[in-house]
Amino acid sequence: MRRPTIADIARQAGVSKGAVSYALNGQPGVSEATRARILAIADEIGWRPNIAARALNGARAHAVGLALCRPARFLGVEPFFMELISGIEAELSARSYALLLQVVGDHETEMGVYRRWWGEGRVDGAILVDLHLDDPRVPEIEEMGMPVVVIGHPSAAGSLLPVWADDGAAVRETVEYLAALGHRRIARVAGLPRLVHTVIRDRAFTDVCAGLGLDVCPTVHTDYTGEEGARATRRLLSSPDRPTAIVYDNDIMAVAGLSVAQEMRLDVPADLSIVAWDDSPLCQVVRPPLTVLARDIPAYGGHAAQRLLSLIDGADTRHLEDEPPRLTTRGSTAPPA
Amino acid sequence: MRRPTIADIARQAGVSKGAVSYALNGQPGVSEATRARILAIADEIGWRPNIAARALNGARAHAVGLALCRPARFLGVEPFFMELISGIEAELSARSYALLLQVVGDHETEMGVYRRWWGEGRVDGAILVDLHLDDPRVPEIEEMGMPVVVIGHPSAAGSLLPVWADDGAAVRETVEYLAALGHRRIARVAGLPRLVHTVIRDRAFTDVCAGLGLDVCPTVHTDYTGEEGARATRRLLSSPDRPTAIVYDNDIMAVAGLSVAQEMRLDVPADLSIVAWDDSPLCQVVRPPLTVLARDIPAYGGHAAQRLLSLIDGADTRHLEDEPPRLTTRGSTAPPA
DNA sequence: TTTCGGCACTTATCCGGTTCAGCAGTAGCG
DNA sequence: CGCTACTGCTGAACCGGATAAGTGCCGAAA
Repeated sequence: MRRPTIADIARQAGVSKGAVSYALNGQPGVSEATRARILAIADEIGWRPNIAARALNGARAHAVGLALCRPARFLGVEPFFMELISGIEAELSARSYALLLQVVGDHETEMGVYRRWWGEGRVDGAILVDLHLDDPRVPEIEEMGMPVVVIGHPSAAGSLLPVWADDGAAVRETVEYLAALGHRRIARVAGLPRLVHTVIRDRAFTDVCAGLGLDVCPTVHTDYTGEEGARATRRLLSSPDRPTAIVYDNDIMAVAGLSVAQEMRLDVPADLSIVAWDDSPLCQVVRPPLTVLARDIPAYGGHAAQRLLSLIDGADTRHLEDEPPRLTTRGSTAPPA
Repeated sequence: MRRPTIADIARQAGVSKGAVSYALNGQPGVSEATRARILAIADEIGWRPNIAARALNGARAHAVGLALCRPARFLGVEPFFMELISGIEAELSARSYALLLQVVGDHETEMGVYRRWWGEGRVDGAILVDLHLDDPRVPEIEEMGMPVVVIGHPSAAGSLLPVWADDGAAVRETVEYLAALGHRRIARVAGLPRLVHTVIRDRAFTDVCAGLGLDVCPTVHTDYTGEEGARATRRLLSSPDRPTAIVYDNDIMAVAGLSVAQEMRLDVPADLSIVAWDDSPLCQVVRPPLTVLARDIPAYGGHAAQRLLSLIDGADTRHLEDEPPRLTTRGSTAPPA
């Protein structure tokens, strides 16, 4: 009932452990006949390499880590992470790497997790998400020496390898499109203000609005939840010079905003245009379907995983700029009435 | 720069490796003074146990596996898995267990993943989800001898340890409530017909409808996506004796159904009552907010993780019946017009 | 015929912990 | 005083595989 080891194979094949090791790893040192015999026996008795024993010899752990720092109730909200994970996964499993996942409550715990994983030799590297301004995690990880890919803008990644998309360009495209439709008062319901990508989107939004000479372009920060999205929308739509278009930082807030608008007897898109960030089935089932900034999130995760594996292999890797989100117009945007 | 080992500690403390091992593991065999000295040195030089070395001695891998068999695009759809995972996580991390996650495309690959994880000593156990009728995974895992907790009904779990909730009771409660409101024609938009929990809900639905002497109670099976939910709803609402209430098997289909109803100029809840399975922020941001069958999914995952850890520890564990989903009424249900 | 080279394999060591047998030193006890 | 029992520690084996060094053998070249 015990797991078979190379010693078992060696005994059956009538050779030494060393020969078996050479044979199983495709290394020179055994004849082809012996190699074939050993492989056949290994296959027959169902031998699997014990990764612990391999790792002990300084080999790879063949796993990478991802610690998500989000309260549990926010996690389910956005499809983003699940899609990102499945993209990471696809790439990792193709190379027989495993993904170690942990959901934590705060960044200190997150760093503790990374420290433990790295210290215990559980992972060969990790993926860092949700960069903050002046994120203390970056210098700490640099000091640890663990290979890490950062999903976020290079400006905040320090010496870590960034994988990113140009959110600023997406914001510009969106605002220019809305302005071309005739909108002069555009608002933005943004996410957490300290996240780097929020800052980048904020700045791009302000810049492009100023460049186009638009009247008012308020930005309201939220925590990404539907409730806050609804509240922000209600406040914006209640103001005297209410916007004719609102750009949301995720899909759940956009849907909440849509409901608020309909509650207030505003017609979407006649009275209010809505744009959501990240496409999801959700955006297509509501009426009207939402115009979105769509990105291929699984591909994004896949690229991050690829980069990380290259980094672990010591390959020469430079930062990767992914495609910016594409504006996909649906029924929720139109010229203002 | 090398990771410190117990040999380093032993040298510094002037004792043997064995003594250090005893001290660090809280085992008898060293004096309190020596133990304190060793712990201080370990802490000072930043020693971490190498799990590979520990695992080699037959110790635990301190990780459990979860292979999700879903196409990537369906994964993000439902918050269910993300919430389940965060619940599992919370329990695991409290006991310093890691979660190995893999997203696979089909059940054969899934079994391959489990086989590899178990064979390589990567995990101490696993969690199995999405049970099918006559699921071949159950006997295969039984044969492997890996500790596994099944999230699903005991009838399909074989000798594996099930963690489940009584979906049938929830269906009964819902239908009885709708019937009490005066509904005579209730429909159900269900999920994949081969999943065990779908079958259980199907049967309960048919039984309670028959018991209440309701006129028609069609069940339409789907793949859980918004599109299919919309299509099913459209078909149901187009039939001559269209239902006055529809119960959906998840939230995304319920929202899609709501949109379809509104598109067809039906008032919810006056013309059509809607009940969704599983609460999510989504159900609360749409208008009207949806009446739902709510369950504490993170807790559900947490219980599964607890059971699994007990099972791994060889504790005496019996199957756990969790609380059934609670019917939470909101604006989408009312007496028929 | 000797010598050298290389093939095919064995032997031994190592990785970082755990664990068991053994061994001083000391305290307890009759 | 001698015997036992216990404390506190040491030394070595062991887990499963990788790998460097060593060995025996055969064929080819000198």
